[in-house]
Amino acid sequence: MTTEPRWRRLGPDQRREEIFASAQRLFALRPYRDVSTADIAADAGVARGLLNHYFGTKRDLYLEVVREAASVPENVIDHAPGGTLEERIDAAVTWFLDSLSGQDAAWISAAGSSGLGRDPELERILLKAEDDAVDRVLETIDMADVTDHRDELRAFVRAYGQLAKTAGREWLIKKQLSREQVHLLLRQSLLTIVEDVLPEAIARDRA
Amino acid sequence: MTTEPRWRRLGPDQRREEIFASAQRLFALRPYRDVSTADIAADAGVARGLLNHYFGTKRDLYLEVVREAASVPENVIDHAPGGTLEERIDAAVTWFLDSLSGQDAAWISAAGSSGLGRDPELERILLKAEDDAVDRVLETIDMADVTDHRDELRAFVRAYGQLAKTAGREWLIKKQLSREQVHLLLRQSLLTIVEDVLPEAIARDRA
DNA sequence: GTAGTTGTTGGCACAGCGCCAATAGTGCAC
DNA sequence: GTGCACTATTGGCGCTGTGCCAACAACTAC
Repeated sequence: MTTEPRWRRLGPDQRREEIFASAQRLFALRPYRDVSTADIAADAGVARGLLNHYFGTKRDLYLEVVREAASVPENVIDHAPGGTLEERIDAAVTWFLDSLSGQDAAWISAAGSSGLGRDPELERILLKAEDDAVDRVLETIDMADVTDHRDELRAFVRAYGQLAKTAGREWLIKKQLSREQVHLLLRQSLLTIVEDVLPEAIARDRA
Repeated sequence: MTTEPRWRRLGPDQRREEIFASAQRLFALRPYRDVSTADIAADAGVARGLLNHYFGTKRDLYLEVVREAASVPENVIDHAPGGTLEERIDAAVTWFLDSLSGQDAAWISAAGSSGLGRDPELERILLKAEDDAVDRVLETIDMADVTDHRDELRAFVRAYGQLAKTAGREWLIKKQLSREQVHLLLRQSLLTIVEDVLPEAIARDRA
């Protein structure tokens, strides 16, 4: 008679994956403070101590989940570098909105949290993700002719990204705007920034 | 010989104020999790239990601090309702930038925190503050002629608010942009929204 | 079968928080 | 000036949640 094993022994990667999945689920469901390591462990069908073994602390696990969720989907854009500026901007906006609707409700909304007691590490992760998105946009609209003052352009687009994210939320979550309206807003805003604000800002030079 | 009292007995309001001030200081200094109630109590020169007596839990105290910090300063705007649209927008932008520079480094930056484990109550507070700011802007630019589709306008301006906040951060904290550049960005963006995006969005009607 | 490897467990120790009965300032009545 | 009621304030008890680690048990190779 072979005795039934009391628990299955898995390879490190697989077990790690299971725990991570449970963490993802629960952190998407409730705020951080309302998810105990015991909850995650129970959900993964595992002893609590194992979390600390695979990921360090509860916080480390959380940051990893956030990093994953915040990462920009690798959707390759239909890079049509040949079009007019407006066409390129349209492509960038379309890409952005698509990548938003692709993510489910547990998507990352805004980067900042509050300035009070803000968490530097968490902030770093979210800003990094934001910067990646900015890169994607810049790459798509292809502002190769702007050789100087790239920093200003980046700063403008970074701010623009917040507008885009919020507008996306007005569409997806609050249902206050239609996709067309959001698209319109994003296109015109970006157009204004690139065609109008940036040249003028360059003219006045940097402070 | 009158024995020295071991501690001063203050009126409730005054003591509450002192504790609140300590909480403000510390929460601005370190992230929430790194500020213990013991720290706050020590800083205020008071027993830990008193925090719970005046404010409920540590979290309640924190939320109160955030509420205070997020509240829009009551700076009255030089309401010049007579000017052109561009002048009114300029006034709104100026007000906004002034109110930003008025607040110190501990100002509220972005409303959202992350979609993962987002805190509904905290979010409500920040959105409320944001909405107040939106009201202020709308009131200043005085779009009385837009009688219908006010919801869309609000949604647009809400998104715009994120742009503004981020741009402000690029100026005040990251020093990536000058005030003039930010002003330019904010003016043109709002102008585009009001003159260009909104009419077009109305034309296409709401989804 | 047996020994070695290592994924996994269970519990110990500790920090932080909410709570509450006891305590000690403070002002009022006389 | 003395006692008394009032309540601001304390100090510590108990609980929850976390990180850690030594023991254990499943699997593998021979």
